[in-house]
Amino acid sequence: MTETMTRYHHGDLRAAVLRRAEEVLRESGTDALSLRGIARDLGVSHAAPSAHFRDKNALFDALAVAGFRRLGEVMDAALATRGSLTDDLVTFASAYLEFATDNPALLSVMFARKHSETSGAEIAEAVAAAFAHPTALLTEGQARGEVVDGDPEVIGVTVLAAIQGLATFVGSGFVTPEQSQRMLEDVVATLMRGLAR
Amino acid sequence: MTETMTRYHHGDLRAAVLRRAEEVLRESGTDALSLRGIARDLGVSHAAPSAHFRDKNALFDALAVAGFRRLGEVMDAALATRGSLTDDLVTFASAYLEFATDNPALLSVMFARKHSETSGAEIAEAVAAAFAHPTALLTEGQARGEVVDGDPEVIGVTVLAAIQGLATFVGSGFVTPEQSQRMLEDVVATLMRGLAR
DNA sequence: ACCTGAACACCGTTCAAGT
DNA sequence: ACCTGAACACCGTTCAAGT
Repeated sequence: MTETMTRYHHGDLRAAVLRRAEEVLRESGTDALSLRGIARDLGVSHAAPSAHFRDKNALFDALAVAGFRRLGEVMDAALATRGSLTDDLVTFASAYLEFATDNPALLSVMFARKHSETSGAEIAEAVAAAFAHPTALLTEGQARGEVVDGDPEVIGVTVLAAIQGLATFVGSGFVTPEQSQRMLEDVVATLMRGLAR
Repeated sequence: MTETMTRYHHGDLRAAVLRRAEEVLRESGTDALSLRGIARDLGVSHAAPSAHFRDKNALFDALAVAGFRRLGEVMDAALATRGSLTDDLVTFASAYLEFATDNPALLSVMFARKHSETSGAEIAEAVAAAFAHPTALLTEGQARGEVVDGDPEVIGVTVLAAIQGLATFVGSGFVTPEQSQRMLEDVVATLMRGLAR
């Protein structure tokens, strides 16, 4: 009976489901993600994942949290070395867009509007952590007198929104990945300089 | 046999499917949208819609085109009367965010990354039309000497990206609709003035 | 051309039962 | 606590057949 060997006692099924779900998301997109398919891939019964994720939305919530944590790590790594403010903003934007290009399905799961009450707080925390580093750029810029005064949260949301919007345009195909590097520099330049003459 | 009366010959099933799909999207979200459910609601067989939409993605593509056309109409109506450039940008942003708040599921369908080759061109056209009016604000601002020189497309993408990003934040619940009016004004102010001191 | 009805291969979710 | 296996009510898609 070699069949039953690996069936029971998977070790950490929850982590295995999450890992496999991220793979499917990256390789085949959201539509291809099914609990039954993941269970099949992992060699457990189709109902096994429900012991760890109440329903499919709970899995999506967990993927969102994991996504923001990974995004935070990417940000920290990208902004480990600093240059001028403009350079740092371009670095931030590049890292964000690269993440968005590499994980388009995950990004849309992260920003899906259906997170449950319970996981909402956990996600909010992960979001704050992911954006802490880029937001700090502006606070430090203000301290050096390079950035206009004002609530850094207010200024930060503009920068984050512009980059997130650009990521959406790239993700939806209205902007090609080839154009994106150019556009990202233009967007940062426009943000720095302002619209008013 | 009163049952068979309205079954055949629906008139314009394609338009009816689109209309009902938009309703379901607004009332119950993307997950609740099924071809079979729509067919049921319209009193036709479950396979009838396939005569008008090759598959579910084709329906999503058609919804995206319809969505951008409606967004364009909203833009035109909102920007029919003009004020200062800042006021006009706030008006544009408000109209966009209101559309996003009223149709969150539709907006994510519009920016979903899976439009087919064939409908891609049609969607791109609808996107261009939807954003023509707001982009014109900047061109006219340049003509009046109120906006910095440079390719209006480049400046436009920054503005559009910032508003789209804010719409994503509102849609995902990271920003509440109550905060959004305040934030939108802050974002426009930051865009106008720039980050550099 | 437009639609029906049956068929196929999937889903998510629930739940008694096993270890 | 963790997992299985059967069951239920759905899906999307295809396809011969009808009008």
